[in-house]
Amino acid sequence: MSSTVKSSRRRRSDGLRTYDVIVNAAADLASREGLESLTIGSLAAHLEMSKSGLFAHFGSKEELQLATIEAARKRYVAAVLEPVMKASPGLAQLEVLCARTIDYLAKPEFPGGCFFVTAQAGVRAKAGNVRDAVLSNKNYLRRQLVRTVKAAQARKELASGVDPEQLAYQLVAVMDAASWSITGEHRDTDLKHAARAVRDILRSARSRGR
Amino acid sequence: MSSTVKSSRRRRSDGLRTYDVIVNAAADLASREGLESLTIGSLAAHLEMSKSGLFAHFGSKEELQLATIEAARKRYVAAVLEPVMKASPGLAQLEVLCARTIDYLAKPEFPGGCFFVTAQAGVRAKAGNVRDAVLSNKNYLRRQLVRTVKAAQARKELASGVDPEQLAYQLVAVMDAASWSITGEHRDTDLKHAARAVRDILRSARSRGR
DNA sequence: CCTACCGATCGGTAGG
DNA sequence: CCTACCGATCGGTAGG
Repeated sequence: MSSTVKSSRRRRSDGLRTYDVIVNAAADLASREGLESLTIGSLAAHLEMSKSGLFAHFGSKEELQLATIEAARKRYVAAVLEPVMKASPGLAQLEVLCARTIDYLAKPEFPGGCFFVTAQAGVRAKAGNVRDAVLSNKNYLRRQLVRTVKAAQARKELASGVDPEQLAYQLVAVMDAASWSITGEHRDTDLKHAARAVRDILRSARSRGR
Repeated sequence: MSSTVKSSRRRRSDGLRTYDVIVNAAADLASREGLESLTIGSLAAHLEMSKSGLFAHFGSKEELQLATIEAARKRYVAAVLEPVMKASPGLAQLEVLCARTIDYLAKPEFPGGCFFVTAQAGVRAKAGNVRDAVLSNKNYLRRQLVRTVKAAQARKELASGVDPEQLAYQLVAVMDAASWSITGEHRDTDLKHAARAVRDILRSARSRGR
């Protein structure tokens, strides 16, 4: 793309490029309805653009989906992972990681809960680049929890008998369940259930092996 | 429908009526890909029928979806709830309910995990009869867990300080997470994580308030 | 970024 | 249970 094209690109009053407006709107919609039920036509209508005008930014539906995933990843990093990196390694990071994840659901950063929880459901059955990108992002939280649990054990902040994979499974399960509830009637009570479950699970992991 | 039409209906060699073949195939497919991505054309092709021949059994896509939900409900009742009703009320029923649910995932009764877990994700955003039917079935397990926990507390089999809603939330979360894993690479380890999580959660609820 | 299209597939109908 | 259709919408293209 030439610099002439770049410099002539119109800017929105909020300073966001059209491209960013599109992918962030797509991420919001996909967090509610799933990545696979996003259609170019309905997204264009939502943004009051022509289908082909929107399409021209991406070249294929798969590229639109991959760009949407990348936009969602950046928002997840800013809302959850950057605050975690400011905490000290070990148990403090583990607690911040869970607290930030629940806040990210409660805020809500995405209107349908965690983008990657919703997206995983829709792409699970269809092999391809979109599924791979969603799953590698979705699995990041769990792998990071395992690493952080091991760091906390090395610092004697968690009992050595705790199985890091088991603990991570259980923490992810209670937080993902809250993501599914976020658009439902039990939204507020389930956010409290998730926060209390995290607290109970971590308390148990501090005091004894599991 | 006249009895003449009924008696002339051909039977399959396995004794199942075409209607039952259709709705059970639809339930299997929907457990993997979601109720909303079921199309009449792809289901007909899978069953080697014409679209309109299949369609004639239902009259609308919504009726096909509702009939599929009902077929899945019957399979869930036979696999999980009937064994539970044979156990004694209270803690025994609570343990059987969790054990049967995990076996129902592991068997697997549906190739994509629990039909209602997968279906809930796809119908969450679209109000209507289909969403209502899926959610009321999906919520049944949780309500039943709450009732059974209360019965176990009344019999002094679980600590009275346990919050039944909190316990049910946590049990459903760890079992639903295994359902999402059932088509993935962590299938077997996550089934073990779910079973162990159930055991730890129930052990904790037996010995102390949460 | 637009209008005007393309073939394929969607849910559904007519008629048998 | 079938063939032959219908209008609407899908992802995508041509051309500007």
